[in-house]
Amino acid sequence: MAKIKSKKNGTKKETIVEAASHLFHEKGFSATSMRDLAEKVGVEAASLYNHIQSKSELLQELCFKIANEFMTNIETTDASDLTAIGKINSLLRFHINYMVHRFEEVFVADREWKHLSDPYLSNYQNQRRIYRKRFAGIIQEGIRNKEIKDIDAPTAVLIILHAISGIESWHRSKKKISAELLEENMVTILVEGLKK
Amino acid sequence: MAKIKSKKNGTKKETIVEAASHLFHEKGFSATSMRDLAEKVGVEAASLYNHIQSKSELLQELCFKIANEFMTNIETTDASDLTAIGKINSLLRFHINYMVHRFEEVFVADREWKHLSDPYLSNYQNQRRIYRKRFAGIIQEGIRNKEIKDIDAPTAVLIILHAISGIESWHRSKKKISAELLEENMVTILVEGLKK
DNA sequence: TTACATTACTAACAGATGTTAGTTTATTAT
DNA sequence: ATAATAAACTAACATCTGTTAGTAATGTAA
Repeated sequence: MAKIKSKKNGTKKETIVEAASHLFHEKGFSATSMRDLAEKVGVEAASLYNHIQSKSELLQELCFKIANEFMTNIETTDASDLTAIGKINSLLRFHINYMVHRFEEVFVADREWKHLSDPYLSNYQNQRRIYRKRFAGIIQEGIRNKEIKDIDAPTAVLIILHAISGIESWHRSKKKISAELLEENMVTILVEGLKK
Repeated sequence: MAKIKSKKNGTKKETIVEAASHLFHEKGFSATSMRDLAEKVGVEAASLYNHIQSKSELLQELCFKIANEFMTNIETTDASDLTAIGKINSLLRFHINYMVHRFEEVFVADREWKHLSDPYLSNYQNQRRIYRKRFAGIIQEGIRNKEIKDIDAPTAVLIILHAISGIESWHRSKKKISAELLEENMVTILVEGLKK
């Protein structure tokens, strides 16, 4: 009768979600069984249901936690008095840091959200759309100011966001450069690509 | 007793692989059942096994077909007498075109390969590593020639390849710009980001 | 028409899946 | 110590999974 060891500042549900993010990243949502998850947590599968309602709930929890943090960030960034390039620089670094340090959660939110079910699915898709639109708005602002090349803003957003998700490969690579160097390189390439 | 309608120039196996790539893209490999696939093809699940050996084989077929085409392309491109920037430009356009016109296959090869099983898995991972190395070599060449900024070449590869996979969002978006415009925008941003 | 190969069908398998019910054990509050 | 709450356990469910065996229908060549 091993009990779920929950870290000091965290409910048992959070412990389970954390283990889930690890497995969902490793094997994907669909290929992860509740028995896999239970084993990782050190408990029988049925016991999980004392803390959670369903497998879906775990994915929901994960996706919306991440989505909210990003949404909050873009709002405060956009409200700041930085230039457009400055805002983009800041957003970029936020994304990169997140991807470096809370890799698994971001990865899952980014890649496995398709397995959400309605109404969460459409809700989530909506949030993504709003986020990208806001991002594109900042780029458009930069184009108007002549800070940025005359490019299609949504395409630029698409490039930036997906480029960042490439940090996945960085994590997997054997000989990685440092996180700091990675950040500088990414910012250089992407920001210089936008600048006029 | 509906028969599998195979297009003129194609075996029935190819018809099945095509349907599979559609479903694997839509729901992912694990969440796609052989009964789903059978329904899409218009046949009973068991009948599929007159043409294929296993579900895994479908994914293998898909992944390696794509991998080979990309590998062939990078070899001929690298052997050409273009400048480094010219080579990168050409590779970029190849990737983009592929992603635009044979979207589902590339997407699956790119996102679902984790569900391959050994020895195919390690084989595939190896091919990817080789491809990225070759790509990085071209960038390194450009850095040596002073065509390209002094950046970390593997990081640049990572950015480029993942940025391209973002064309996924372009496909999903309601009001898309034209494929040609997309290509020009992507090349502009990414190549200018590299140039010295 | 007959013979043969191809490809579809139905039925079933063994095991995995998410989840529930009912019960026992552990922790907490009185 | 006792009662009450939380959380673990075992057992089982209905359904879905990839796949096989055996058989019937179809298309092709003689």
